[in-house]
Amino acid sequence: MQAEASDSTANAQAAPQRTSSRLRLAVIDRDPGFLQVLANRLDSLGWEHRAVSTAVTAEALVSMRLNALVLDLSVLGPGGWEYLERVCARLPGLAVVICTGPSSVGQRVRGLRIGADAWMSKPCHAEELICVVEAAIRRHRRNEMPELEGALIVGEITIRPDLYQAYASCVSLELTAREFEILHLLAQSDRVLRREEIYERVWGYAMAHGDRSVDVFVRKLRQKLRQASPKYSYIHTHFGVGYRFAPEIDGGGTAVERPEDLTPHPELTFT
Amino acid sequence: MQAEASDSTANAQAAPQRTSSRLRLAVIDRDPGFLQVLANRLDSLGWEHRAVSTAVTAEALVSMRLNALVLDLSVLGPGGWEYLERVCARLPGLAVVICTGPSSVGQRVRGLRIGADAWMSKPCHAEELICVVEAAIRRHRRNEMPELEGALIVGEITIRPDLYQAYASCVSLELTAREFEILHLLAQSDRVLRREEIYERVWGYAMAHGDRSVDVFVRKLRQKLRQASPKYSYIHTHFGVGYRFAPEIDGGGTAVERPEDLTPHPELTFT
DNA sequence: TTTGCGTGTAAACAACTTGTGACCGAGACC
DNA sequence: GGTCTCGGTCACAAGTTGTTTACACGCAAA
Repeated sequence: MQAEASDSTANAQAAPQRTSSRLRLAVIDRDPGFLQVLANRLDSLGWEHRAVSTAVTAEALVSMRLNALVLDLSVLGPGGWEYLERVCARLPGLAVVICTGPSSVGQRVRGLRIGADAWMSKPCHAEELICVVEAAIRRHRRNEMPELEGALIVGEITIRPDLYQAYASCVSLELTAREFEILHLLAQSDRVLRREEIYERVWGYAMAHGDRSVDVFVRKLRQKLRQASPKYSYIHTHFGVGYRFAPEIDGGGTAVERPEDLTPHPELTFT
Repeated sequence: MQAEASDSTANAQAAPQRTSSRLRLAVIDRDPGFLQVLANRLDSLGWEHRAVSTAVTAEALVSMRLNALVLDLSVLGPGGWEYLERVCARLPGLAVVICTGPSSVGQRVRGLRIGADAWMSKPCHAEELICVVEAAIRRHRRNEMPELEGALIVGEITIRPDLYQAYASCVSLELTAREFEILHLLAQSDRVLRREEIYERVWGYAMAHGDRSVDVFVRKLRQKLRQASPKYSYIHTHFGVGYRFAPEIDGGGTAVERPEDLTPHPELTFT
């Protein structure tokens, strides 16, 4: 069973270019054993997760920017159905999985009708629960993912994934598809990226030894960035390592402009 | 859908695809009792359904224009996993629910990872199975009732979903059904749509590699749009990516797109 | 400083993507 | 049965992009 899990990544994300951010999950439950096992499994999968022991407002769930919610109805008491209804109505893009103790067909039907995506009965295997959550997320993503991709503002540049294009004060940089993908990737990460890493994430397969494609594209990007936004330098070379993206004012030190303030940082809102 | 209350962006995602509002379900199973009970329940709900006793090709499923598929793996024998994989790959928009006899956690994990949306164990209550299918369909469902959708005015063109036709100053463009569906889809979204995305939304299943149908229809659309509204150009090619709809005055700048459109949309920024 | 290697730059070429017209078969309609 | 419309495929042309190659420049270690 564990072996079967390995090849699952292939179909989980069909497009290798898509920068897959970590999945974010919240669990409303009080069973320490259940939470412990689940947490271990989620950690090893690299998910961001958080357990809460009581109902939190729908607004709070919104601010957590979740992909999925696992919910034990028994911790909510009699108001559980109304709570579920509110959450499903307020967050139609959220994958909601109910994982609770023994239940009747009528209860399960009610939960699913209200808007839950799946119902699992405890005790259950953590691996199976995660698969069910993944299936629910997969379904939601197909419809809602494209719109959730937000614009990125770095220095004077606005990156618009929905238009596959970047702009400097409303003027298009006229990036080609590949140029855009590389810029987008670089701009999303503030650390140094090795060429092999860039190549693999943009092209989708391993870089051949000696391939200079990344260098050439970086040159083209720099040229277009310089022309559109001459005051800044954006892509910095780390000799012998790779490239790092950061808007910096030419001649000066690091950028004065709020680089972190405007850049979305999900981590900050999650914890 | 309970998402009705949300803003217009939800509607923008919806694509005109099926004229029929009845849900279409196929069941691959051989258990007469199970099929009988399920059929009764589906009939009273007004679903179109069909039972088949053996695996049918993915192409045959495509031609059935299904919303959902219920599948007993035991009737497929050892090739069941591969079959499931093929079907899920070919019909990414299809809700697939596996309803089969006793199984191991490993089997359920494998099925869900491959792409099934849910797994139910027999024996099960027909009502619950239907709820699970509904939950799986819920987000896949692409279209609202055509009658409820209002007319869309873009540039000089008026798109009337209720008449399945587009007009330029009260003169019909004489669009065919396919042409209209593609135009409608494009006009509802202001971002770049990849060919695969267009195909999947309009045709209802995955686009084969190298298929040029979308290009050809875009050409026919452009021709009719040009003839009816020569001052504008509507469908723009993003090389290596796909197409984007936006009415622009030929030779001039954008007609509808205002400068603030290039600054991040409110819903696209994370504050 | 010299040397070796990694990087910047530019142009040429190869590969790919898209536009376009013609064509064909299936199904609707008469 | 014949005709027409429509959806879809094919092949070729035109245009754009990605990759390769070659050489110059700059960094770091000896």
